[in-house]
Amino acid sequence: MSKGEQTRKAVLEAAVDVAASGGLASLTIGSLAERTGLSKSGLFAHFKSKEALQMQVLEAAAEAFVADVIRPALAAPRGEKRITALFENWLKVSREGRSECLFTSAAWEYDDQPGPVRDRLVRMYLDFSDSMAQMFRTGIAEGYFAEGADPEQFAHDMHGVMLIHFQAHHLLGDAKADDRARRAFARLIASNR
Amino acid sequence: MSKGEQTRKAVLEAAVDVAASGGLASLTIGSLAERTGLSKSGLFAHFKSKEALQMQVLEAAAEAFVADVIRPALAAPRGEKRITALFENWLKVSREGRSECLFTSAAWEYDDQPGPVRDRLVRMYLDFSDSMAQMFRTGIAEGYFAEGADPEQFAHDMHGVMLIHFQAHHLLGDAKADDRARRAFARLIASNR
DNA sequence: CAAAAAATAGCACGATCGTTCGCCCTGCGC
DNA sequence: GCGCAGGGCGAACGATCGTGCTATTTTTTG
Repeated sequence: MSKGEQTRKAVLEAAVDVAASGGLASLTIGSLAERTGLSKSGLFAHFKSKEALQMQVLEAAAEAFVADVIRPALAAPRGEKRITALFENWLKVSREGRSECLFTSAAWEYDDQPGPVRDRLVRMYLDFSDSMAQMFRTGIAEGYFAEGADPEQFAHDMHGVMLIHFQAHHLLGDAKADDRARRAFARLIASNR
Repeated sequence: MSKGEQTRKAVLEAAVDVAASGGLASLTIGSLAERTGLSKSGLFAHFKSKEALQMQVLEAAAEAFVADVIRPALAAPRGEKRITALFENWLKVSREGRSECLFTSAAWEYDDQPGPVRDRLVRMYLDFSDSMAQMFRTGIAEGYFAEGADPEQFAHDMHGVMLIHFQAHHLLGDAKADDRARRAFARLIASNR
């Protein structure tokens, strides 16, 4: 890996951290430069524009999310076990992680601000929803869930459980946030069984 | 109403609109002045600081939310009807309104940025959750919901349904967002009956 | 109608934003 | 040893941010 690529990765790592606490918009070249020990112009040279930086930050966060949440879940046995693994991994990164933070806050920052960042964000959400729905569909085929259950609706509802967990945990600091999320998830599973 | 109060109200109204599409952070004195036809300093004089402006915007949005969502629901008969009315009103403002937008995006903007704005936001969320839980509690007492049901958990879950609806509608532009939200709500009600 | 008070405008400030340009330094092929 | 490419720095730019000052206009009051 060339020197340039090396520092670029390091900068992106720091950028994901910064953007996770404060949103993509709060990611300023100056603060990021100070945090990484580079000069503003030196850092800027790695990304042709701020928008390109935001895009790459999004990409890096997506990779982390796949690595931390989706891939481990795919290692679990098909059906309910896999969905539950996905949920628990998700819960963990929602509590401690950076990527989840970034996606949800970015979703609200860009929800009516057209452009490539928003487009990429939408595609990521749709892809992830498809992954969730597909896991659920497999669960139906294997007999874990009801025949008539709606995979897209399940993905939608599960996403809602995660959103409110995130809010309860980060905004409200609710100590029972994990417990509440697990109850909601259990109810969701039960009503689809 | 004095002239000052009059323009202050007008400015706040515009400010809620601006903040609803772009977040509280995107609310700048300059753009707001241009939008209202005032000068920057003239507008600024009405609010001693930007933080005070944000607070008053929050307060104005809360008033609108109570007037559009909560108060009409309280006019409905106790129990399931009232909760359903709350849900439908909420759905409507989530689709068209400004206040809901503002709260949810502000929640993610300030979720790890301490200060009076965040504190006020948290208190608003807690108050609203209490209102929801109380409506549900009344529903239990009147025999509409199960004796052992958990009002706080219900408020939590219902909030999750609204969050994902908001995302589906505004970020993804999902035409089926309302339908999905209603299904999720129906499932939530059914499993608490 | 005059005087007091409030509302608004004009201007300037320091800070910070994203971005550009020119120069230095370091390492590598010839 | 020399030249060259690329990584990085420093300074500067125009714009915009929030926020003070000082007038000036408008409203309220006696």
